[in-house]
Amino acid sequence: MAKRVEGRSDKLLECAREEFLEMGFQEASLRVIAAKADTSTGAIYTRFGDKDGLFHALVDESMDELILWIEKGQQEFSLKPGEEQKEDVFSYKPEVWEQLVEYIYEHWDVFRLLVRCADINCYEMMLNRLVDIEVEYTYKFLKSTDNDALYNGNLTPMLSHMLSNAYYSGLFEVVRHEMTKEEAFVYVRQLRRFFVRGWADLLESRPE
Amino acid sequence: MAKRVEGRSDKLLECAREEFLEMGFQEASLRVIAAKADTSTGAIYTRFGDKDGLFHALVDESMDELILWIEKGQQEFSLKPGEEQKEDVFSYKPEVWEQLVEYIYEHWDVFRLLVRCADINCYEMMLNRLVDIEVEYTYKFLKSTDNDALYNGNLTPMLSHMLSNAYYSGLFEVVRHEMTKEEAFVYVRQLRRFFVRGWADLLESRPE
Amino acid sequence: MAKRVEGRSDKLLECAREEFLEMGFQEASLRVIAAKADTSTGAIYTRFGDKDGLFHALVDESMDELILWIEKGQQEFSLKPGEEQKEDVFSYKPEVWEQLVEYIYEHWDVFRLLVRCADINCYEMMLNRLVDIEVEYTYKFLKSTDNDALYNGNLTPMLSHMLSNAYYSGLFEVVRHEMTKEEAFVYVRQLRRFFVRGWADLLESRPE
Amino acid sequence: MAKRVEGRSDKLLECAREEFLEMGFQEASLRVIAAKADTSTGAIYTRFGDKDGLFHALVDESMDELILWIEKGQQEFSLKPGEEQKEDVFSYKPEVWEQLVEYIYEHWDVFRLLVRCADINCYEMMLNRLVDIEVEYTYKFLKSTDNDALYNGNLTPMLSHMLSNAYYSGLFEVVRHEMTKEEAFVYVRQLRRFFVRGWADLLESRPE
DNA sequence: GATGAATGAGCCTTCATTCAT
DNA sequence: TATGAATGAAGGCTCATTCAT
Repeated sequence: MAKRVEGRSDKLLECAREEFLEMGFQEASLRVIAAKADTSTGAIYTRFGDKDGLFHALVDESMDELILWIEKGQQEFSLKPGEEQKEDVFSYKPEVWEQLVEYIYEHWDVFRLLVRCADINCYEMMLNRLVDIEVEYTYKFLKSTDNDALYNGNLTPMLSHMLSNAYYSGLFEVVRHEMTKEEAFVYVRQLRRFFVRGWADLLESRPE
Repeated sequence: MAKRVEGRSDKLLECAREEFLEMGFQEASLRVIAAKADTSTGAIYTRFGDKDGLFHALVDESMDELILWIEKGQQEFSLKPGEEQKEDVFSYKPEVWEQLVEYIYEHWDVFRLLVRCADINCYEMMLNRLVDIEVEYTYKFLKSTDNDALYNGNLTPMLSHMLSNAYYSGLFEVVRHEMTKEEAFVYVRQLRRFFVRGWADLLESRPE
Repeated sequence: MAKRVEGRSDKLLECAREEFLEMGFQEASLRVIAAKADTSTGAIYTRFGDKDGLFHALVDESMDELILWIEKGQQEFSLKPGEEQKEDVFSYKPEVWEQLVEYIYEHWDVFRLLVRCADINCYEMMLNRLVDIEVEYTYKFLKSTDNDALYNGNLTPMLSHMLSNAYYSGLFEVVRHEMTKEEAFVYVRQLRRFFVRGWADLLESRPE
Repeated sequence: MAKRVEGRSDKLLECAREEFLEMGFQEASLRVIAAKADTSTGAIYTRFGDKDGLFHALVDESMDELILWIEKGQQEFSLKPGEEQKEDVFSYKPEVWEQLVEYIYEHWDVFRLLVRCADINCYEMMLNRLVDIEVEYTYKFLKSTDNDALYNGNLTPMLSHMLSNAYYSGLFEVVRHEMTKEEAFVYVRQLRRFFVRGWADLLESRPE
């Protein structure tokens, strides 16, 4: 529904972003947004359909791009030989994590909107998209590496889901706590290490 | 652990609980609550101050009790000799975790309110109380066991905070996903194992 | 839902009446009504539930009274011997018609509201209440007087309904055209005569 | 009678008809109409002026044609000798009534629009056009037949107007109740008989 | 302490209509 | 002539909170 006005920055979107960031989705007022943007509430409806549409116009593009990028990365990773996959995962190669953090800071407002200011359903939907991909490729990884964690009970789908969720939730703490980029890099390196070791242990140990 | 469920005797609180559970904090209507309880909106204000006060009346007692119980446990734990502490932590003794899960299911409505139906600030406040205690006693544990993770950079306050947060967030998935108690026990055992190993690795390894 | 404030005239109802009379139900604005009455739109909802409730508060009491009066009259009439009924009907006794007209002029605003300013469903509902009674007692009259019009096909339920409808519609022309009371009396006498003769012919003739 | 149904060739009119029929005049939305017709709201304004204009475009042609047909019939009738007029009227010749009903069913949508979906003023305007003709030719009929009902008080202009109104209102019950054509013929025959006898009595009797 | 009517700002949304393109 | 985004007023209605009773 959103009609991107290509080059010029759209005042209405700008003001909506500000209002949503300041007030959160529910408390944000379309009247205030329209007034700030020197336009009418009606214009919001012509351009974005409704309040939800306006919010998504601020957020969807970046999220879709992120999802695509993640899927592409996972896709490529999953085509490597199993041994190489293992090595990559457990050697703490920081590239992917760091690129993700970079992406977040390049789209800071978008992530602030999603993490702190979105309708709860909207946030959870986006989180679930990420988690689903993560879970899907976790399974592919297990298969590629002949890991039987799913069969010996070390890993259940629920735990798999929960750990992926915890991973992204942990990552988004960066946004929730408004860390500086420097803080974020330190924090995420630690977070990664914690998770990698947790996973390593989970996948390599005998069942309890 | 006492099992007194606060407000059980009070129709107004009962109806408020129902409405908050069904509608969430923001969408819940004081008029509807008062009507359901055969009383007036004014009564809510004389007795609970405002909407927030009403919500807290449903939730605070159980949370305070939980906090107290957790603090007492941590207190007692911290008085043990360092060696014993280490052993307890890393031997996966399930008692505390399981008692926590029991507590959640005994106060199911309270946790549903907090995790799914609260104003976001209220949830985060409660989470922070738990996290702060966890962090505080983590530091005491490090001291008791002469661990230098804080000084060698393996653990930063931020990571410490984040991991405690992830622990409780992970725990509350049980509520968020409305698991059965049986599902919860399986899930939490896996979660515990993941975290314990993560911590062990973090605290015992050399810095990266 | 309407809470009659017994003795004193209610400013809100007064202003609502004015607005509905001037603008009609659909075009009337609750905001304007509240403003005229020096009160808030919310007050309308506390007292009358919604726009419909406000309208009905202006109209229902008088209509219920009228319905009761009509039913009582029909009831009494139906208990007379058949011969007497026939004579009454066909002798043009004007009392009932005239009392009805008097009633309309005593509740002029109510009828103006219903006939000219009501939501169409509301008007039709009221009309149907009147028509249903009329039809019901028409059938009783036929039975009392051993008239077989319903069986010989001179009168169908549809025609019966339509004629009763036409009768009341004709009567309400008095309101629609804002006749003076004097005009109304002349007009209604003629109308009555037309209908009485039509009915007489219908009921007494052979089927076509 | 020509059977051209105006606007049939035009998608915009087609969609407008649908929307007006479904929603009624007031509730119909020009935006919806334009969207359904794959055109713009602006197009409605360039072609039909405004919402009213659009409605009239659906309705006027058929109504004008009907009016013309009625006037022509009345005109021809009024040129007959008085005696013949009398005979025609009171012998229940069904031709005219039946042709009218046929016309209604040939232009069903137009009449549904006017009777059930029009702005009230629009319906009344159309009704008044019919009534005025009827009244005008009633007077001519009285003159042609040397009837003194207007002078002896049996018939006033108001009653004349009202009876014509009741006639058409009664006729349009056919549309209001969405009768089948078969039902309509039965009903209208009865209606006609009722009115003819009423008129006969009115015009031939002594004043009361 | 309880009541519940009143408050009045605020909500999202829809509308017929206009006008620059 | 057609477009369709913009207008801007208005819509009914709900809300947490207050306060005279």
